[in-house]
Amino acid sequence: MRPRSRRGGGRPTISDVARLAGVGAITVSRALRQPERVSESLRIQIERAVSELGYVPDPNARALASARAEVFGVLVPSLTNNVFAEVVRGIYDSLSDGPFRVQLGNTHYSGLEEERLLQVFLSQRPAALIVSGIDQTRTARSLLEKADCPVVQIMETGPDPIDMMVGFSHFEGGRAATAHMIGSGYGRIGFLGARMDPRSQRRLAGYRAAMEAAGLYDPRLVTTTPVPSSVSLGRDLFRDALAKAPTLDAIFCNNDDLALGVLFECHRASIDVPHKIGITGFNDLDMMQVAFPSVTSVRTPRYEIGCQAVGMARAAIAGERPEQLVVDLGFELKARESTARSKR
Amino acid sequence: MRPRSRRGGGRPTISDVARLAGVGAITVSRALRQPERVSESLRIQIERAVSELGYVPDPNARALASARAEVFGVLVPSLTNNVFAEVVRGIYDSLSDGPFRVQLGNTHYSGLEEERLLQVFLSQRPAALIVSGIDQTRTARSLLEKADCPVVQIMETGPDPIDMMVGFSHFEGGRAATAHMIGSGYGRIGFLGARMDPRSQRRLAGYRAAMEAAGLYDPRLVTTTPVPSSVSLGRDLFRDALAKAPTLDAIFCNNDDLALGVLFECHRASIDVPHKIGITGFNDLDMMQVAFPSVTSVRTPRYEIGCQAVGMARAAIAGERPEQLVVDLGFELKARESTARSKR
DNA sequence: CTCCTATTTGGTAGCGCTACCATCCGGCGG
DNA sequence: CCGCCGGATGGTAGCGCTACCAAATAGGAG
Repeated sequence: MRPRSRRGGGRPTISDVARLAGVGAITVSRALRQPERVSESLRIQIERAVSELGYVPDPNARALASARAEVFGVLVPSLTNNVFAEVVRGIYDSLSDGPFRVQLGNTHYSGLEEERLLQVFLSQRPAALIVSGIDQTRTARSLLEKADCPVVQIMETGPDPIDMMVGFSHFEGGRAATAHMIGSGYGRIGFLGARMDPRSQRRLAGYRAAMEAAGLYDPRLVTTTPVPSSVSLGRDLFRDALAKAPTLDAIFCNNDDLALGVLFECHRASIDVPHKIGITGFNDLDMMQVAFPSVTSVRTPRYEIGCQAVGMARAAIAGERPEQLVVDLGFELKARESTARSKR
Repeated sequence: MRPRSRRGGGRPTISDVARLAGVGAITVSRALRQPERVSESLRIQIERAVSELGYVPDPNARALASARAEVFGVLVPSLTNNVFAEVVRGIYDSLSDGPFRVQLGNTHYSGLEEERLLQVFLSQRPAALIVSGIDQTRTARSLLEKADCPVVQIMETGPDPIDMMVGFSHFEGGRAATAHMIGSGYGRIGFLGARMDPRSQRRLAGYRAAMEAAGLYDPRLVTTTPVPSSVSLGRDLFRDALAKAPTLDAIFCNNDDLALGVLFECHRASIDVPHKIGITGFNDLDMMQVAFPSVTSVRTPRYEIGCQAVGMARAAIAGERPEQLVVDLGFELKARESTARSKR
């Protein structure tokens, strides 16, 4: 017969606050969510009651009653890959000043896993969904199209957004990196690719386009593997590439981890960088500019993508759908010592 | 007059399933949560109805009704630091086969932020809490002690667990690394530390203990900064250290990022590693064994800590509190070329 | 002064699920 | 044959909050 202690463990509820403040429960609810719709005197009274009781709203009850959870569902293919870690950090930082929570899902680069997680996330009626890439399975895409919340596809831009997009062109990034090396006087430029997810594929396509445009493309220059990327893999792939194409004079790496592996292997084998071999990475991690020689890389706006995605989703939630539904944040080629073949 | 479409957007509910299966709603609920308590015939009938309707339980309603959310609250000081990224990955992987979701909070190494997030997390009545470190503020500790769910402190072990602990001794890690370098013939061993969170402090204490035991301790050998760690910071701190103590013959770095920065700076300044300067890192990222020369480091069980923490919490939730409330997963010193002063 | 609108406040009825108990049934001992 | 027991099933009453509407009040036009 002590209904209070039966389930909730004695935490104060909105009615406790209402009683203490001498108002109706619904007014407390309003004062918390839309303070401007409540007179100042009541608002102050309610605020006092809230802090006196240490009241914290129950998000579950809120979600149930309003059929809408204050949750951003975020799907990324990896949690440890620095690129996605930065994106996620941007998302968390941008969301930290509001009521929204984050629900993070790791798809492990699997479309099926993405579908499964999407189902789970959707069951909570999230406020918004942020998904990685533009290559969702048919099922996933249909789930996202039917979701009655803003959806932001991140990392890439493309022609057919489900709703909104923030990213940059991996194809152009790959092309720019390759063109830079061609412009620096390299001719036998290899491509090293790990994982080979869709974004890696497009970087490879950009590489190929640049090589073909210069009449330099040769399939033997391309070395890829579905194995996840790592520094040690960079070393191994480089050895393979060199065995396959001994005349190699430069390497464009899918990402900076591989590039670092190549750099170390060059040190170990006393291969002169940049004169014997030029190296370009992708993403421009902090370490690339510190490396010796410093490594050319394509700086990608990872953190910014996370922030921008949140910004667009929040605008859409607030009913102010952004003018630009597809935002290309671009990239920046950072030319460094590792491709400075001709001494300036 | 269409209650279905009023709020829920038409998703099937447990009563829809019950109606289709010709049973009571509560039986469906039981069939989903404790299948063994329902006769097989009904169970099969219910399963069919569930898949026919595509029913997915609403976790918010569940949490509200049972006063318990199937959520693990996880607090880490950083999302991009590879160490915590690995821990988080272990947590997600270990949790992926059950009903539990993860709620991740980034404390940014701030005790106040940790308190705030704890409040938010607690408002959801999580199934378990995983927090980083053992240096919670008084308030945070008291919140955790009052939380009516299992609590696991991770990364470190210590004498006074709130509930459970999984980690290893950073003091011993620091001491082992330093002792290894002393044993390799280095005498003027510097310490480089960034961020200097409590775990870094304890690694430094381990370093100091080893140095003092060998009669080698000299405060001028220690260079620390509260600035967050990075490869470029490693380079900068190394320059400072060298300016302050030119006779330096080895460096123990707080973590591998710093060590990599030191290594690159040695390359750039043509300082011979390991003969002129020995280098030891901490954590043993993949790249350390690929580096040239390969870098000695202390391998820490990051992923395993995440898995073990989840395992212990799940056991506690199931009512089988582990025998060992404090688990020390240890570390492993990986001696490599960067400290191989005397050629073997 | 009345009527009407705009604004502030409150009551009621759920949101979808589960805790708690009641009920039912078959099988068993007396 | 009755009563009792244990396991399976169901009904009821919320969990804490908000959508929806009603009511009350204030303010302005006529």
